[in-house]
Amino acid sequence: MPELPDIEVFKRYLEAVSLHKKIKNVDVKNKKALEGISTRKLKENLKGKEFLAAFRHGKNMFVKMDDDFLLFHFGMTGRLKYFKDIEKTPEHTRILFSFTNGYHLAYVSMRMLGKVMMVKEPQQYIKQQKLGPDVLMIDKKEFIEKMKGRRGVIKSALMNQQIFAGIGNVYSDEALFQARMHPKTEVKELTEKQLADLFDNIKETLEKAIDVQADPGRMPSHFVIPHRRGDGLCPRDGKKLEKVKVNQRSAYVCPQCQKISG
DNA sequence: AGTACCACCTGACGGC
DNA sequence: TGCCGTCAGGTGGTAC
Repeated sequence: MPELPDIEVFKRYLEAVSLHKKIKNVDVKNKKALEGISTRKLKENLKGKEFLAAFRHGKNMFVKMDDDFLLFHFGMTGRLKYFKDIEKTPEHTRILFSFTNGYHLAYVSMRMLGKVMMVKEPQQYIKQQKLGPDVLMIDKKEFIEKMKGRRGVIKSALMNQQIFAGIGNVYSDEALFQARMHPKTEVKELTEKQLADLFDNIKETLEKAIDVQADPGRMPSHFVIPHRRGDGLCPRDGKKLEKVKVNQRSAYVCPQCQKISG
């Protein structure tokens, strides 16, 4: 379930449980989860080493090794799980890192839409993928600059990882709901003030989500996230949320409080 | 530059 | 019970 907040939680989890632990073995259970490196090479590369540090860029997590980085992409269904008893290996574990302390870290990915790879230089990878800056690393001014002169609808722009990276389907909906903005609003119709307000709501939404460990059920009641799969009602006015298609993805909108401006 | 459509995958759910 | 379509918090390629 990974967008920026989820990846941030994974990153903190990995830091907490598995930094500086010697890797005893790497078990690639599905080689399609690897990109650009063979199972043999990956094992060769990681055995005897340790995870030294982790950082996140958008929805990507980079883990520093000696002289390169392990890159985790979580797709739509990826996650990490640290555990001891090998019998308790989670279902859909695609890659299993085992440490000399007897514990394991599983890269779990049901739908196999994510990838694990090795990269030499994260900044070069980010550039090559044409990823924009991490959305939590930019300020209001930069946000407005990046939006200016853009065609198309706001939800698509928010989800476009090349403008800035990190926001996906659910959190774009949430930020737009908080800003009382319809996802199909044309970017060019938005005033600077509206963009500034949207930016504030994006930050607030993402930071709150990180606070609650990206657990939708723990989001405060004025957020729409717990309602989209819950009662389906707008937490502000109790109106039924509408499901509309934007960018081939489903967006949840309160027809009452999210109007198309312009 | 944006958008539409398809593909990659697996699983859950509802309708017949 | 079984089959089928649809949908799902992501991303990449192609064509317009």
